[in-house]
Amino acid sequence: MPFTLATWNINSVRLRAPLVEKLLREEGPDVLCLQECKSPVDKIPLEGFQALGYTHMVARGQKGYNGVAILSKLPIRDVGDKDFAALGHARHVAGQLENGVIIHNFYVPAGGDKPDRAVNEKFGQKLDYLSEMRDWFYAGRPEKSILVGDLNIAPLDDDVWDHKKMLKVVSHTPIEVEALGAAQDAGGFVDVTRRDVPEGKLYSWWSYRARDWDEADKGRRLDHVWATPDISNAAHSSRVLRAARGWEQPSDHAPVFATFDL
DNA sequence: ATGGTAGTACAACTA
Repeated sequence: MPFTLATWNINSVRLRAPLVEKLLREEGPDVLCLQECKSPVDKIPLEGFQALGYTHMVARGQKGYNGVAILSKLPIRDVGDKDFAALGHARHVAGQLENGVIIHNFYVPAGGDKPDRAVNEKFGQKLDYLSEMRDWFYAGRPEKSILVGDLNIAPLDDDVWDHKKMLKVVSHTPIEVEALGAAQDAGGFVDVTRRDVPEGKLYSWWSYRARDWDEADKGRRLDHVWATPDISNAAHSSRVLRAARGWEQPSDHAPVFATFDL
């Protein structure tokens, strides 16, 4: 049975509950993975989601920062979380559907401004987080698994508006791209979005600070959908819902979709 | 080299 999945950094699930409901109503993914919920789990506004048929949720939260949630029309079982790099942050949770597919929902640390761990502790934490992801997936050898989320790295030249200008900007430095690639390879994950959309610029995030985000279009592809090779061929119809970046009081991220025929 | 915007929560941190 095919199911459609979306991932969206919502930047406060409480403030933007109406936008989540708009997405669920208009696009109707079977599963929606959210990041930066910025809410304790018990304060996520579930009523409106449930009324639209999303009666299942697997989530981790904390007050004010981070937070990840998987909303689902399909039954989903909580299969745990891992505190990579021991930050004590709610940045990962995993759920398993009844067809056996495991969904990992990640919010990788942004990493601060300076791409140098000697002067910027946050950058070091980001690299540590990625290397622990690599080690964990290497040890765990995931199967029938989908990994989504705000990975806070745009790995390919066409994942940023200007590759050369971005080489020293956190999210596109070679050391981050390498660390993300190592984590991806350790789990054997296929970048489903780029398998489906191999050519051309593709972004999922545009800064709030641009005067006109749409006109300037200085975006980055920070949000990803990966799958293990045993199910990656079942994926199709990947897309970014760019229009959501233009909704009223938007998140700075747009949702990324993929459909799996499983 | 700097500052531009946004959310949480009410000062200052994070992105």
